[in-house]
Amino acid sequence: MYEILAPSPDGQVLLRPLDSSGQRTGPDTTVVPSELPALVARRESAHKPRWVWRKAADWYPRLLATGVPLLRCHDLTLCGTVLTHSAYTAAFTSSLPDADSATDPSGILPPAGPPKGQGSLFDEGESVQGPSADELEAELVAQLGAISASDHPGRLRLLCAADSAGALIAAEMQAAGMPWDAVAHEALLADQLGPRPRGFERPARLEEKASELRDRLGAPQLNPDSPQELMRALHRAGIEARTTRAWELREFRHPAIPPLLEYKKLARLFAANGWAWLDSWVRDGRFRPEYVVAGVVTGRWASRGGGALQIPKQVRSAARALPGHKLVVADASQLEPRVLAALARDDAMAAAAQDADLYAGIAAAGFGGDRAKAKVALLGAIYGATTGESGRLMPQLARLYPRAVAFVEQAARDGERGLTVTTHLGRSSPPPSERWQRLQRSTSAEEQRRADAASRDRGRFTRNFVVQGTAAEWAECWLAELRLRLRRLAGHGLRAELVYFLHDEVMIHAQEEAAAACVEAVQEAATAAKRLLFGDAPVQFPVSIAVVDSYDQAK
DNA sequence: GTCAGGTGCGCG
DNA sequence: AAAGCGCGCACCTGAC
Repeated sequence: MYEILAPSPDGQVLLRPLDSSGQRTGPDTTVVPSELPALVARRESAHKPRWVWRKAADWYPRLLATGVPLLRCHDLTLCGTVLTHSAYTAAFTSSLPDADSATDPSGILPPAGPPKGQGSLFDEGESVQGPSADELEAELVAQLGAISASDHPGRLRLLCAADSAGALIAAEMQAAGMPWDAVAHEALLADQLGPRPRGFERPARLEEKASELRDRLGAPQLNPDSPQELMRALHRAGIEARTTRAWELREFRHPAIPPLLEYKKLARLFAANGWAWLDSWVRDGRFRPEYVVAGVVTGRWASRGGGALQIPKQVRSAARALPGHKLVVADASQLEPRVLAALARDDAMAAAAQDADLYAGIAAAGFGGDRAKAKVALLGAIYGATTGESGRLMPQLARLYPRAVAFVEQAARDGERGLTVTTHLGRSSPPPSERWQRLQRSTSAEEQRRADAASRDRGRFTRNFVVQGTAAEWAECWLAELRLRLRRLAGHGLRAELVYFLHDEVMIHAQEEAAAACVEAVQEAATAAKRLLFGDAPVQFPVSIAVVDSYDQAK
């Protein structure tokens, strides 16, 4: 059921079949790299092994480029990271070099940069380096043993499977790319910024706003991109702002404020998602960011290049389905509070969450129907708000849902004391830094004050970690279950591919005829994910789904 | 010239 | 320091 894929010393590639406990079940096979795709394709269609590799990036992008999608894998680096830190596994340490550093395996990966044409094939040199098959086999056996001996083998098995599926999906989504209409994007830029500037000057509309701003501040030399210059100019004009943030400037009534806010908005569009962004990141009608599975401490995905997880609403109209296709965009409604209800086994909160609108349900149960209050209170509990309206509402929330509130409070207390906390499936938070621990031992009054502040900061982090991290687990399982269903649809001639994933949101690019089936698949996957994590606990995870032509039409 | 750190703003 | 969590990226700034 397992099949190791590893470089062999002679520059060839070695395949080694193992059973479910990691025992060898047959002889090794060695092939030259150019014959690997055909061999892997044969093994895949024969018995769909779980491919074992150091990391998906070693093999999968190039297998995909030669048209060999795989069903499942065990990514030793991702699983090694989880198991090395998990509180469920007492004393496991991965022997792989980048598995015990919390996240970023940088230094090994090539530096971030625009996508390098679709992966060179195996026979063009650039062979995979790294641990041998023997070393990978030993690591696999150690990981499987650590899981079996852990406090929660089922949960850790699921987490490893989810991260591993994530590794496959990340590569598949990068290969597919999000359909991006560069012409529509350019039209939108021209509309808001003016024609594309030739050299390095500002676009016309941006320059207009800048000179209007200079006039109204009486600062003819001002560079509005310099916070220091801008701050001085604002003060000279009698605007006593403490920062140059847009939300703060909005409070002042002065003729310079409107052009300044417009300048900031347009400057952001120009710098972050302007013509340079299009040139760097959009090729052949696709936006192809690199996804980094579990790149965030909590287990959320990160991305490298192109700001893939921060596509502003402003430009989403350029993400367009091809003719004859639709975008199926789905997001999990109020995922984090629902996860909290399940984690804390707070049946009262789960009951309120039967409502498709969780905040409305909670408002009806205890906030006099005031949805805004219920939302602020709940988010405050998850994020650790202590002051303001949210802090004041906490006692009320604690009376309504003592179990849920006690659960996040416990996570906060643990963090403040320097303990680690752990998600439902077993991802543990990093231990406090050396610096943090030293600060806690300090004695002077001033240092004590700073130590208390650092302690509270860490409490807010661990409080949020358990909820955000478990939500990321639900979302990754949802994504993996969805992928399985889309593969099944493909078997019936309905083509649909995952093209985007953003924490609690997915996008499918589907043939029009497949859209309805995709909607059903998204629903079923959400139900399946809930069952995988929380069994038959009485908590609902509704998803809202839109079938649209462009991303801006969703929501 | 390069680099780290701060600021600001986009997303969930 | 927007009320609180998690990020990536562009740009400016001061240090080297």
